[in-house]
Amino acid sequence: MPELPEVEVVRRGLEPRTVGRTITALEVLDLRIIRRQRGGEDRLRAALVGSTLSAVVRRGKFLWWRLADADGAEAGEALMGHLGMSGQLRVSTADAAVAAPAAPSEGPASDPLRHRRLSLHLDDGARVDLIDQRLFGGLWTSPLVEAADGALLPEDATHIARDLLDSAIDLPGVARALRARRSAIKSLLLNQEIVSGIGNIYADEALWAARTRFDTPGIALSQRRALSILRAARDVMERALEMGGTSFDALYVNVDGRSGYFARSLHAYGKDGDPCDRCGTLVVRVRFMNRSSFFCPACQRRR
DNA sequence: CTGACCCTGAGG
DNA sequence: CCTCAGGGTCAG
Repeated sequence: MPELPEVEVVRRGLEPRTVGRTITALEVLDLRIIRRQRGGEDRLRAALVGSTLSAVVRRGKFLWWRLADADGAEAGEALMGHLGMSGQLRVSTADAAVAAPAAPSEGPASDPLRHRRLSLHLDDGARVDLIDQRLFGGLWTSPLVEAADGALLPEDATHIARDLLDSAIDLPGVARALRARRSAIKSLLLNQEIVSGIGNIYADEALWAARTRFDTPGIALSQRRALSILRAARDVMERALEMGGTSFDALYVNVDGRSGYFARSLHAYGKDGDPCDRCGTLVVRVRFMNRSSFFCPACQRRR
């Protein structure tokens, strides 16, 4: 569930169903999903079992729970999660968790539980499953520290810049940062150390909305245009969030396994060969940084 | 700051 | 067989 809106959909789903709950057990079905855990599975289990999830926080595409001990004292540590390209976090109720104790690698290919890699068991009987076909995602603990921007962040996320839904973001400052670089604007939008949360879909959508070509050098942008690109990115992600995110298939779903509706509102991503919704010219696809970029060759210009 | 790499699966 | 997929990280 990759980009910011999809991750925020997950965060909002996790909040009411996990915050205040205590972890009673940890199941690790594939060690690769915790490869970023220092100390390995034993250390992860020691940190989690008996701990309470006191908050669930997101920055960009990173998500974490704050951990507290049994008496509610903050542990100063976060349980970090990242969904990578194909990760899902799903919560099953007590009943469903008992009814569907699916083992990995069993069942039909259509069954997402085939790719269950890890589960947290909670004290109300619910189960949080990390499902991840490609294993680019992960779950691990990281100490909470005060970052350079003043926020309390897991150490492993201190390099991640504020995202566009963060009320404390300095938009003019980010715009200036974009204009200070020679790289193509799309690669700058995808750089999570400048502004976080934007991925391949919303970068293309933002650039379409701002009528700007993906390969415009950052240094060529006016402050006004840089700001308009950032506002376009924020607006498109806000609208996507309202619609539950972008889903092309069952791989991208909320904690209940349900898809969002934003795919039908896309103007650029995946639209090659379709007429541009603004000017009617056919949208094209090009290879850029080993990924696809979709844009309208007529109304998106290098500026 | 690009490019290879980490993985699995779908589709041509 | 090949290419493609919404991410992050690290080496050159």
